[in-house]
Amino acid sequence: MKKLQGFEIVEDFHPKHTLECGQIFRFSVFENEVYEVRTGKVRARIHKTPNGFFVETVNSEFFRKFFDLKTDYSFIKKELGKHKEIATGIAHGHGIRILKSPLFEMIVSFIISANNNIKKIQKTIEKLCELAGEKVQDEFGEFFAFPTLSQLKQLSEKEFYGVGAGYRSSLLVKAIAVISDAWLEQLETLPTEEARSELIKLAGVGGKVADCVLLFGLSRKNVFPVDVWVERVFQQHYGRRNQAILKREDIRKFFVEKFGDLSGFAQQFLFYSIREEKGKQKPYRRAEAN
DNA sequence: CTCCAGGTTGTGT
DNA sequence: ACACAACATGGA
Repeated sequence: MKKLQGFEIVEDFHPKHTLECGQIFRFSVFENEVYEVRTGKVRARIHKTPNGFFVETVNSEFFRKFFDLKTDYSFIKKELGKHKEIATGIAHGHGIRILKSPLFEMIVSFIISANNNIKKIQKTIEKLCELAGEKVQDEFGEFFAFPTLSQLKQLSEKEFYGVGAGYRSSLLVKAIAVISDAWLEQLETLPTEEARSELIKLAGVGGKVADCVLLFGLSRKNVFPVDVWVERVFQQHYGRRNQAILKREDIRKFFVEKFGDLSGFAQQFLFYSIREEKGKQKPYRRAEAN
């Protein structure tokens, strides 16, 4: 049989955990737990092997960077494992890697993510690709690329509504209108804090969305996105003693100070394990009067 | 029918 | 500065 193009990963990599921890929205699961991940205008499929996983792609060079293969995760696990609350996350989410996704795609994706659920975010982004993205022929067949900046600049607010972006549509139009290629390039070179304040200038981008873009689109590991889930787990693990309920900005500072340059990894382990727990829970109902 | 989702924005104190 | 309602939409 034909030899597949691609490469194998044998250490610290699990496609399910990496793709389902909310850092990317364009992926699918096929039979036998084969995963497909799409990013920009390329994609790869991931198969289980006796020793690890095989990444099937004609763009090996790109996907090695995408999966952050140069980073030594054993060191990170060792360091973060010292913190009990993260240790359980590492166990549940072993093989999580922080992806390096295209910057512009992350900005648009995480504006859509605000006050939204992951299923819906995925659907909206997929529809956006079908509406405005280039139809690509590759080794697996046909699919739609994520739209380029100039492609999205041509969309109206109405068209964003049409793909299910809801009230974020006007924000998307405003944000995309002011983004330029030069601005995106410059962002790559700026220090984390400066890049963050640049991002926050965009409509629809606040602290949390900016942190996600920094982490997943700019590979800045010294950020800690605080969302509703992290907020809850903070109150559970740390908030008991401090009677004051901390605001998100303070929770963020707390974690960044605690985990430093490993903040991004810690956050992903934490986020994945919270949502795993939630999935196991029975659907709850409110206490009934009796 | 009500509540929630990887929050941000605009308004009022 | 801080609090808080409003914002589309679909699933539970």
